[in-house]
Amino acid sequence: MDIRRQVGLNVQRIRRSRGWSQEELAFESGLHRTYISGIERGARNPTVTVLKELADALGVSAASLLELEQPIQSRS
Amino acid sequence: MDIRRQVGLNVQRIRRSRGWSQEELAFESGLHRTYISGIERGARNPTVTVLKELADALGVSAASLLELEQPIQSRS
DNA sequence: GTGTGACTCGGAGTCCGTC
DNA sequence: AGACGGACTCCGAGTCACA
Repeated sequence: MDIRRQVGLNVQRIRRSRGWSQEELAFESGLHRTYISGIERGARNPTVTVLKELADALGVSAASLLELEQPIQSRS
Repeated sequence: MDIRRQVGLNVQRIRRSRGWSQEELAFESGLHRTYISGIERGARNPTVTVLKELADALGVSAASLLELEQPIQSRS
């Protein structure tokens, strides 16, 4: 699993659990809407400071955005 | 606490627990010696892919490099 | 509401060195 | 062994128009 993809999945999952659109997360984090889109798709390679800004906006720790919490991986 | 400083402290702590020099970690991770130095000092702003490379070399999860865990090693 | 290509520009990342 | 600086290349940060 590419780490960028993992970050994207985590951001998207937590954002949706907040009931936010990408535009709302962009506003809360101070980042650009299309940049959020790129991160969620795993197309961008964010720095740790960007990770922190996203984590703060989402109300989670920066570390949690890197965690691989898909416990069920019966197949590749 | 600046997130870059936090990453630096974590990398340095885990590297030393392995008994490695910065040059050894640089070799193991495939990154440059001076870049490792900059990261440990909190002067650099690494990307998530770099974080993953460091984590793999150190044998820990990428998330653990972002965590704010000072386990209070009371100098056994 | 989101995906995508393309753009500028500053910083990520490397390599040389000195202390 | 490690901090730190200068100079370099190239990619990430940040943005836009458009689909």
